[in-house]
Amino acid sequence: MPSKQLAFPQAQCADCPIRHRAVCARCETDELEKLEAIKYYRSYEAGQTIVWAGDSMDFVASVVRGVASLTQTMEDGRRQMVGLLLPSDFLGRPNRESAPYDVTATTDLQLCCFRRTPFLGLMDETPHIAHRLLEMTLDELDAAREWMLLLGRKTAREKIASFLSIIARRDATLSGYGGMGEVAFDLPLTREAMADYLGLTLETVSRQMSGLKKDGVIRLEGKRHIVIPDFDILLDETGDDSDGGILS
Amino acid sequence: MPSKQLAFPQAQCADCPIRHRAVCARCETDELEKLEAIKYYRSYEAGQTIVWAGDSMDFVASVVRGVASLTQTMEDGRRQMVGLLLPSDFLGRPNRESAPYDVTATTDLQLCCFRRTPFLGLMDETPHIAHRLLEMTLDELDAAREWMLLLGRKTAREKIASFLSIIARRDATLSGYGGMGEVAFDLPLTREAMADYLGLTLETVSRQMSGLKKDGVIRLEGKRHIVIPDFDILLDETGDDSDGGILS
DNA sequence: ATTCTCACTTGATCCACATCAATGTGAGAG
DNA sequence: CTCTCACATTGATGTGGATCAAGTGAGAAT
Repeated sequence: MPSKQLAFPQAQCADCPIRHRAVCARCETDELEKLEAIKYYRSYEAGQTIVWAGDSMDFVASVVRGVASLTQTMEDGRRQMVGLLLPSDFLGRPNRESAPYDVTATTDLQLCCFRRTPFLGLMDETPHIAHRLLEMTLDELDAAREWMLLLGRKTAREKIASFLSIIARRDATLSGYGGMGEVAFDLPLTREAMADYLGLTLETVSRQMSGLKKDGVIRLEGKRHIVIPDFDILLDETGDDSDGGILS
Repeated sequence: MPSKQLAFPQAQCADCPIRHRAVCARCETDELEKLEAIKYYRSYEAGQTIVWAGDSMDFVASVVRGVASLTQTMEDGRRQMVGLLLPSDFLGRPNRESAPYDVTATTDLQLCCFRRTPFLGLMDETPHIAHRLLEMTLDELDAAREWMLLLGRKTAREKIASFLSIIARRDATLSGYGGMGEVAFDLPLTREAMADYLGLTLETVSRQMSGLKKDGVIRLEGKRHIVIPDFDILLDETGDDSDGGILS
């Protein structure tokens, strides 16, 4: 079953705005009320910086709409994205005062924030929130480690293919994907942001996208809208172990 | 203060063998007894594989002596190390049955293991263990992200210098380091393992080590014993932001 | 319409690191 | 003391992606 990776947890923020992956699903009514009390929303425009590395950060948050990215920058300007947060992802450190990296809105973005100190208190009272957070952090660690394999060992083409499959898995209208068939979605990142994600230059990203297009692996409708005629063909380009079943 | 990164948490397993970073320091006597009940030791020889990716893993553990590594392997044999565990580091996932990557002993290794299911139960009863684990996982995530910057954007020479400074910070006899002065330690990895860590080939690792030696940044006494005459000079080679204070 | 701008594409050239191929070395076995 | 084997170094050559440098095209401002 090559589609194993498509079984991705979905956001849980339907009618109740705090029903995100992080805090909830199992929350009792009174816990929800406590969360409501320390909750507020913030919106950002594409390109805006939310916090700079080293700044103090007095909230944790859940992504409601849009995409945020975590990036590290070297003195001479070299940049590497180290985290990509999509809706339902969690942002922040309950027990750390300052942010370890820049947090930027890569698209228009809405966050559901919780004030940090009271949230920390709530975690103590409510073990399942801490457990959920641990689980999410471990998932993020797994993602970071797969990303490390990508950065350290994959070719430019494989990097692009892997990136597209990651975005497709989370972002696409995956209506009825069953191993074949078309998948379509909009890229939430510029070529430059993709380059920062993948450890490439934007020129290389562009060239490889053109290459995949020329070879019929993807279609480009406009600059940002991607159509993948056959997801399995794309997966073959990722270099990933395709005999499935390895992951938990 | 360029030596900020030297303030690394020390192992806490002096006389009590389960006083590792993971579980303890704040444990009450009865909790220690419960831990004792599910605890056992295992030893491995250098090169031995502890678990293969996908295997079930019925324990979590703390590294007592030696070095373990987590590696991901692609179908065609390309390998990337994604975790390096030194004494006091934690290994495993309390609430996951199977290992997501190969775990290998890179030196002779002793683990202090806890049976997974009872450990999970203990976590529920003892919130501070869960908190400690979350904190450690977040630290590991930070380390993974710094590693991503290394893999994606640093030159071979910077990668080597960063690696040496990471190992020195954790492994060296840092008696009285204060910004200058000699630091010495043994490399716990072969050139090949270093290459897997850094996303390079072993030849490039060897060449860059020779380069640093020729430039007087390090001395090589034998193949594995490293002497760093001036740690700050090494830090200048890492490409890291040197004006300090950014990190938490 | 016209120009400006911003994101992207495409081309030509270069170089850091990979690859392929010997050669060196030192610790343990006999 | 010297064989051997695993690990490490060093050299010669090739190449994928970076770098430098023009284009292109679509939408916004004038």
